[in-house]
Amino acid sequence: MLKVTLPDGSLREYSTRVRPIDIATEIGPRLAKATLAAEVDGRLMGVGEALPADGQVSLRLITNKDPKALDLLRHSCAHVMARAVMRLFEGVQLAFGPTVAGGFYYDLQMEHPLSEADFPKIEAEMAKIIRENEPFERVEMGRDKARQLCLDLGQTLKVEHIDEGLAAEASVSFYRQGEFIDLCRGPHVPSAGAIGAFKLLSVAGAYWKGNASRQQLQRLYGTAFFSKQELEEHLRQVEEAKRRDHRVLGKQLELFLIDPAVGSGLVFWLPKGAVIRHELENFLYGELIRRGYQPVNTPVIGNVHLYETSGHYPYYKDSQFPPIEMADGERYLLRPMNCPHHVTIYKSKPRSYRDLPLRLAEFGTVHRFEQSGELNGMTRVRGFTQDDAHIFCTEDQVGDEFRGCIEMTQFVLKTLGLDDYRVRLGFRDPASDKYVGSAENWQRAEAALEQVCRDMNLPDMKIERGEAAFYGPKADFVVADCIGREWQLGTVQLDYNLPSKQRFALEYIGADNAPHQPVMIHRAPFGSFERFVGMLIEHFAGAFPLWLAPEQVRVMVVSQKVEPYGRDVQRRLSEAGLRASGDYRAEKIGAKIRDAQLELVPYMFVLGGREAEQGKVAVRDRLEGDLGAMPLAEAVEKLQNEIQQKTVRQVVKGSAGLGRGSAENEY
RNA sequence: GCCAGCGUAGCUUCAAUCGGCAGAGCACCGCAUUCGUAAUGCGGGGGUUAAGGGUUCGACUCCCUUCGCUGGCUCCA
Repeated sequence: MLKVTLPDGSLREYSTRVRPIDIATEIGPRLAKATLAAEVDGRLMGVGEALPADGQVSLRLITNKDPKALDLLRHSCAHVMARAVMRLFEGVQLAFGPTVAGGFYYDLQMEHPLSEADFPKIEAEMAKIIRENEPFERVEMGRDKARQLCLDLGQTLKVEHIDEGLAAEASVSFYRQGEFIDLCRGPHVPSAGAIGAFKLLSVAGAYWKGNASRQQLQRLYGTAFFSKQELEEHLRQVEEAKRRDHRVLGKQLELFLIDPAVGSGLVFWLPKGAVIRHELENFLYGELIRRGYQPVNTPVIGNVHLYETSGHYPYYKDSQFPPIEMADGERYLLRPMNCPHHVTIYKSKPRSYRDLPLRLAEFGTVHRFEQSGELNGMTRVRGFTQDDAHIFCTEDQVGDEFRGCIEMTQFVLKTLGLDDYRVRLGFRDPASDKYVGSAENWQRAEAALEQVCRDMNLPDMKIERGEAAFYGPKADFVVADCIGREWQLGTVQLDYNLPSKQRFALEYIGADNAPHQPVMIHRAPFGSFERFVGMLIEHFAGAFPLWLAPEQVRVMVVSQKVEPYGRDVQRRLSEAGLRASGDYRAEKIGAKIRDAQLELVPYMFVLGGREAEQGKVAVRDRLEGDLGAMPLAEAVEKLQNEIQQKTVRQVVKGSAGLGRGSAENEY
């Protein structure tokens, strides 16, 4: 006897073996038709799999309205895609084909190099498979038999997966659809016809099992939806994300420049971009002072010995610019991190417990030789400036200091209208030997970090093993922008190792008049100005809030007769501390307005004979249009208010399906 | 670094049929126009088609090498 509880609380009893589809049919034929899968005690299964013979289960039927249904559909579409590729090309080896945030992929090993030119015929074959609407049949078998089957099919990658990844499983499952059979945990939609709309997106290389020393496979990306409208909406959102690309906007709006003649990944901040950076720097600087940090400035290169002591040189040798070798044999390294320099300041005199916490802050420029394939606009570069600081404190102070870092981060993000973020805790992988420091130090640091995060009740916190820095555990901030894309910005890291005897041997004299070892906290909550501004460009789509806007107001004259008045107004705006420009070209006012709108200037002051006579300005708001004429002083006050409040006026909300919510499927 | 794709004027707006005269729009410069809330008209300058080599009577176009960029993978102190 099996007792089944449904989500509405009703209870059904069965004395014979039933499948979810039988229960759906019993409830109604429409439901049976719409049911794609079932969730039984929280575990997904296909509609045709038998439920237990007795006991009690809770059952939820999954229709296309269910958020989990889309992943199911996409995974099934991945099978359809693999099947189509196998029909079209010889010798295709299947690897893995999971769903991801915006769709799915399948990793394939095959002779023919796939390119977008192949997409139309693959898509046509997929459409044919979907029209045929064959069912996905689940077949379970013992691992030996499964291994033999994969061997017979020539699927050696699957054989390896059965031997290694699935070594603990007594039996495994396959899904068959016509001539196509694939090792797969499932479940799938009942038949291919459920796939309403799909599209192949791109092809890329991907290493087998994510290991760069193993062979490279071809990864074919696609996406699928229940309806064509949903697919089109998704593609529209992807377009929207592209429209905001900071690399394109950065060039159009003259914010920054990267010139191959100088070097890949080296950023030039153009005048307009530099304004944004300086405003942010000033804002952060003020916050740092308010929170008891002391600004310092330190050299951007240093003797290699320093980084050997810290461990950075040996650990990251390959991703640093090689040392500069001097005639006398001395070697200098372009600094890849600021911490050894701040440690040097700490060590420059004896420290008392009364001096702690010591918080040293520097907008520190560092250089790292990132791999060429990693470089990307401003978000991945070879020279960048971190909003760095190092806190030296006693063990008792760790909690408060760490909390202070997070509070400042929260405050700054909120000011910019970025209130959607999550925290990732990167802990050590105990099996790896890439870390420095004793196991006790690590345990202490991890426990302290986790405790503070739990106390602060941080959103969506997740512990990830193996993601720590080599000297300590870290908390990463992952911020979602207004269209839902996630950006990994800065980190806060706890460090019991650099201060240790084996490294820099830091100490302070305690109340007991004995030396003690301080704890270091590394924090760069916004990562770098390059990455942060890159993210902001995309977040605001180039339309910055007034306090950050490179050009805050543009004076434009209706005819050149009022140019003298215009120049006077512009001068008075500059004197009032506003970033003002003027458009005195012999163009019609409509053209000047259009240009200013396209250049995303927040305010336009339109001046004609009337304004000149009355000493007024006609204020045009980029977002709301003509606000009418008002005395200059009133207009200036309005803008100054908005600047002082750091108002974020433009609120765009959406999701490009590019951020969170990636499925954790290992099909 | 690896896989795949791409590289034409300042422009991530792009054209050039089979290998047959490198051409538009925007921007820029000049002249005219002096205009009231998203494009005034006319004219002009601007190119070693990423660089180098090869095939060919002839190369933007085909082949090779290098550089750069894009999408991924790996990495990310």
